[in-house]
Amino acid sequence: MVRDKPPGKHEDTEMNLFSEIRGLVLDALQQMQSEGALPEDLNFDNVTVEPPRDPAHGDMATNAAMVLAKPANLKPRDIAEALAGKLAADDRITSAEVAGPGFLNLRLAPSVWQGILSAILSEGTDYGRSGMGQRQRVNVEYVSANPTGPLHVGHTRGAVFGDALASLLDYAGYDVTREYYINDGGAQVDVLARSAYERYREANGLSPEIAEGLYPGDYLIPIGEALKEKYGATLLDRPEEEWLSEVREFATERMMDLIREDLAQLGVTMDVFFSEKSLYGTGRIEAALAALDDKGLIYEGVLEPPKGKTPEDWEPREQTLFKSTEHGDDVDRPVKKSDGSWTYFAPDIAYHYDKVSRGYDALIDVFGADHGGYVKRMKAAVSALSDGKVPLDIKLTQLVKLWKNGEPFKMSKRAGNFVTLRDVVDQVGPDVTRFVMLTRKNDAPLDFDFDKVLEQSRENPVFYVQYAHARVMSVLRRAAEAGIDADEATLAAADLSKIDHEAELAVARKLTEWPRLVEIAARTHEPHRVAFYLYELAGDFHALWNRGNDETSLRFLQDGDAATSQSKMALARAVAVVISAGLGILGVTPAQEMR
RNA sequence: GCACCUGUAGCUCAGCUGGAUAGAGCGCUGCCCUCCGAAGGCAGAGGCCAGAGGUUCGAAUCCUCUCAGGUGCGCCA
Repeated sequence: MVRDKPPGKHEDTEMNLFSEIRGLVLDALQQMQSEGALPEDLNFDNVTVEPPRDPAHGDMATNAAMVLAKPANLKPRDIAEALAGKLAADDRITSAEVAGPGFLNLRLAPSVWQGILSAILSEGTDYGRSGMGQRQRVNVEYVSANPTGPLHVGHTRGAVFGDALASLLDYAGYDVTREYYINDGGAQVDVLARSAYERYREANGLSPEIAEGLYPGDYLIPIGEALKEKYGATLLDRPEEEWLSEVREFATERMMDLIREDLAQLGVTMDVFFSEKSLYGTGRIEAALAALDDKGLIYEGVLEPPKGKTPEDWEPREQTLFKSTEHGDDVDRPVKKSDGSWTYFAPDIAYHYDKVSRGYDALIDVFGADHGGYVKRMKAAVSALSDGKVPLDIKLTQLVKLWKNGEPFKMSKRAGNFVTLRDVVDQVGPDVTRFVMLTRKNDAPLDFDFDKVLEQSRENPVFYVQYAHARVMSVLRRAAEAGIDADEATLAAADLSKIDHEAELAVARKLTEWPRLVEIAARTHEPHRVAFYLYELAGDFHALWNRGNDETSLRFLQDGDAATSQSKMALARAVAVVISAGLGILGVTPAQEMR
C-alpha cells in the first residue's frame, strides 16, 4: 500500500485504522437498514471500534450490536451475527466473531498490518498526524511566570506540559500559538525594582538592605551591576519616585531575558510574549470591561463575606463587580479595588478579551494548581466576552517534589529558597527533564528523583524508551555493516508477509494505535498519554527483541537472508519512527545509541 | 461553610468521550545470557477500584450523598 498523498497534509483522519474499520462497520449497518434488517432511524454515534482489552479476542472489537439492540428492539446477538456476515465479506476482515454480551471481535488480514508498516515507513514521523483539528486556531498560554526571578521547578512542569500540549495539538491538525503573559503591571514588579535597587547600591559599595518582602536571590546581583554600569552613581540617595519606573523597566527586561534563556535551555520557544503593562493607560482594560458592561454584567455592589472563614478585617464594601455567576462562577468578582484601581482580575479579563478578539477558536491556559480558585472566574469571563463561542480550558499542573540522595531537595545556590529550572536542567539535561515531567497526569503531584531519572533501568521510562530506539538504530547500523540495504524506501517495499509471529504482530498492533492515541490525547489535552504510550510500545518491542534470544527466527537480522532481514527491519524501523514522532511531540531527542 | 483536584495491588502510578476476566513499574517467588546490548525478557502470587445508593444491556469511568487528603475562597498577583 503506497500512499500518494504528501505527508502532513491529510484532510481527514483516514490514517487511523480504527476510524477506517469503524467506517466499514457503519457502511454495513446502513446496508442492513436498507435491507430492512435494522430500523431506519438509528443513531450510530455511540458505535465504537476499539482495541480489545485482551489481544486474544482479536484485533479490534465493536460494540455496535449492544448499543443498537435497544433502540432497534432486537437481540444484541442477532444484530451482531448479521453484522458479522456483512463484515466478513470485506477482504480486510478475516474473521468476525460474536462474543460475550454482544461484542463483535474482528481479525484483520495480514495485508492490513503490512500496509500499516509500509505507511509508517513511507510517511515517517508524519504517520499519526491527524486532521482532526481542521486547522482551527488554538492559543496555548503557559509558564506566564512573574518576571521577578528565574524559573523554578513548578514553572518547569508547566513549561514542559504546555509546550508538549502545543506540539500535540499541532500534530493533531490545529494551528497553535504558544503564548506567555508577562505580569509586568502589578505591585510585584515594583518589589523587583526595589530589590534590584538594593543590589545597585551594593554594586556601588554600599551595603544592601534586603528588607522583608524584597527578593533576596543572588540573581539580582548582576542586575545591580548592570544598573551601575548604566547609571553610575546618579541614582543613589534619590527618592524612590525618581528611579522606580526606570529601574523597574530595566530589571523587568533583564528578568525576561533570563526567563527566555531558561526556557531556551529547556527547548521552549514562545510565539508571543504579551505584556500586562501594555493594557494599562491604553484604554484596553476599560474597553474589555465596557464590553462586559454592554452585556449587563458589570454593577456596583457589596459582596457577602465567605461563610465559615470570615477574614479578620472584613467590612462590607461597595465595589465594581463582574457578574460572573451568570456564567457559572460561584460568586461575582470584583474588578476594582476600593481605591479605584484595578484588581488583578481586570487586566486578565482584558488579556483574554484580546485573545478572543484575535480570533482564536479555542483558548487553553496552563496554571499552577495554586491558581485553582481562579478557574471559574476566568472561564466565566471568556464565556461572557465571546458569547459562549470560544471555549477556554484551564489545565492545572500540580506540585513537583524533588528528591536527591533519598531526601527532599529544596535549596538552590542561585535563587536562595527555591530550586530553579536551571538547577534541574543542568543536572539531568533537557530531554530527561521533559520526559519525566510528563510521566504523570498534569493534575497529579509528581516526584522528581535526581538519582532515579538518570538510572538506566526499566524503572526509568526515559531510558527505557530511548533504549528501544537505540536498539533499532543499532540493528540498522549492523545491517549496513553486513551490506544489507535498510533505507526507508527499501524497507517500505519489503515483503512483509513474513511478519506473522504473535510477538511481531503485537508490536504492529501497538503501532496502529498511535494515530488513535494522538487523537485521544489531543482531545483530552493530555500529553502524558503520549509518554505512557511510548513506554508501552517500547515494552512490546523489548519483549520481541528478547525473544530473539531464544528463537533465532525472531531476530531482526537473519544471517545470509537479506530479504527476511529487511522485512523484519521494516518492523523495527517503524517502531523507531513512531518513537521518534512521539518523542518529538514531547520535545525529546531520540537517542541514536546508549553509551 | 463553599468550590476545585485527588482516593485503583504492600509502594509509585496508568486505565481510551461507559465495555469483556481492572493493567504497568518497584518489591516478593521461580526461570532465561556460546545467541542482534541481560542497562533486558518470561512466568507466578498480590484488588471490596475509599464507602453507600442511583442511571443501563454493561460503571474504576456518569449522577447523588458520606468519609479521607490537597488547594483555594473581597482592597496579593
